[in-house]
Amino acid sequence: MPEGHTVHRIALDHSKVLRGKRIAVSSPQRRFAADAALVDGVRLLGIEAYGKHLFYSWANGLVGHVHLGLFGKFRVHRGTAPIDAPTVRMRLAVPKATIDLTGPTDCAIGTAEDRDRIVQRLGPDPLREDADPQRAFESIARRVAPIGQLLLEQKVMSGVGNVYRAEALFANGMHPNRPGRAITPEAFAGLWTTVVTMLRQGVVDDRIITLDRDEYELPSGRTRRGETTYVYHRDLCLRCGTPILTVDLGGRPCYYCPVCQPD
DNA sequence: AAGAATGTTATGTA
DNA sequence: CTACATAACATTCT
Repeated sequence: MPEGHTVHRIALDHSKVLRGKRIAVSSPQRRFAADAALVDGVRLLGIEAYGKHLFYSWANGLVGHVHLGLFGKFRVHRGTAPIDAPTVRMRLAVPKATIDLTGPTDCAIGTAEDRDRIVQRLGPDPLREDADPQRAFESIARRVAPIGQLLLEQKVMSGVGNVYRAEALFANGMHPNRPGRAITPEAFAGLWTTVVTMLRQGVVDDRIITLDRDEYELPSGRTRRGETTYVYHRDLCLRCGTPILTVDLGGRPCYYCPVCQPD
């Protein structure tokens, strides 16, 4: 274990807070969950997500903060953990299972104030009951920046990500380059509803599938990237067959169909 | 085996 | 203070 990489022992159910990030299961069993847990002898009170930030509240008042970033991953091991785990940043363990966290952008122990500071700088999270969509609309409506860029900005709204931004814009027939200030309240309402629906579906599926299930059968067996979306990472639009284009927005490619999403 | 990738923030410039 | 671009960081897979 490298210096400074403290290992914490806790247990939890992550399935509701990972937003399309899948837990890699190292054994045939699908998922691990636990009701109660200990953190170095301290009870885990709960896990909460704001956007893609995960917070672990412990009975000693401290709050763990994890952000998976691009590479962060939880691996579930049934039974005892592998001994050799030099890159593990957090270990979640109970007698029958171990979940190891590797590669996160953030993994730290802090206070409730540290958590509040992070939450304060985030826009409304479409997955949360307490989200106020009006806040997001107001920050969009006074910007000229393209909506495709704004959807990735955490202070506009939090937790959307590159797949859902492309798929939500597609579902609303909205070109990613449309300026924020050109988004009407009605158009925003549709977009917000789509994002909420898609993210909730992701929680149910524990992966990202944006296909309308009345229209498309779920892909069976192993699916590759670009098989569970309409435009994201596709060569051709699933709906109309037009070649998919990308535009760089927020430093990342935004996939869109020029026919289904006219200017 | 270089390069891409389901993310975000800090920092510099205008 | 706002807006925008770029760099930085994490790791695995093809």
